[in-house]
Amino acid sequence: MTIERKTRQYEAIRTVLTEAKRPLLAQEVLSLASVIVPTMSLATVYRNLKGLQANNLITSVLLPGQNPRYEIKTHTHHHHFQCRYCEQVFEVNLCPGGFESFMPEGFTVEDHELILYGECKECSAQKAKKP
Amino acid sequence: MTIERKTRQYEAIRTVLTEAKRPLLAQEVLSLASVIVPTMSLATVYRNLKGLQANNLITSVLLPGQNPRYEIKTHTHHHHFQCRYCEQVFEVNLCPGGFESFMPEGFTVEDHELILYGECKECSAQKAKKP
DNA sequence: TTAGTTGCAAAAGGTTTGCCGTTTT
DNA sequence: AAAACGGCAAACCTTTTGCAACTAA
Repeated sequence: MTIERKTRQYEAIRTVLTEAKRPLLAQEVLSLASVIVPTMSLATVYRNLKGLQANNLITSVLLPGQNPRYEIKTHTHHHHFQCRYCEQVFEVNLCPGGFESFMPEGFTVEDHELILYGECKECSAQKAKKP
Repeated sequence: MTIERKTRQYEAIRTVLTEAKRPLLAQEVLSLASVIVPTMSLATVYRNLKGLQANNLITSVLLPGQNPRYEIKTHTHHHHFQCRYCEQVFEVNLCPGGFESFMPEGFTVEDHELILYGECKECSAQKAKKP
């Protein structure tokens, strides 16, 4: 399941994920990588996404009820913000922490996921223009 | 899409959700409701879940990368905790809040989702017995 | 009676897999 | 040349839908 060879498809997918400033859907990866390698198929995208994940180069960003997105793995613990209007997902580098105290006796908190929803800067600016 | 008639299937599904102390998967609803109405089909479960949601009687609990669960709608803002071992989901009635300050200028936070993961009381107790 | 609901089976939408020809090493 | 990889189409899994039969009101 790990990737052993650097094919044109692999490089294209890696490049696309590296240059995107945000987590991408498999379909978005296909669209963008197809510009570089026009014969690229969705199956190849999925296989490489899995391989890149096995190689620890990317992580999947899972938002409740939505299809998985993928981003180049970063060192730091972070969360995500999704704009309700353009649906794009952004990184958030702050974390409240201290959730252990939320649970009753006997429960142990080992990890957490926080997702913020709202309006991004761009969509807010656009709305200001045409109200 | 709203529900107009109280069929045996509808009552069974509502009962099952009301008596469950935790959010249920569609499959779990089917299994439990089948005890009451043995001919129940999955399609009926999904249709009633949609109807109950349209009628504002239940809400879906969406955990990243997992199939939707459903719970009777409660008045209060709350979050969820999932046990990594038994995979059951529990309600958490605390919320840190104050996430507005997390985002840069121009972004507005309108809502959020917090999911805790760890070990539940039962699984912890079981492990203690046979270490 | 009759419109809403059910069950079944087929369809949809996203992801995975088998097969075999192609490419990397 | 060998092993890995890519493309295609079929398979999968969960959820949705079309349709004829059923049932609550």
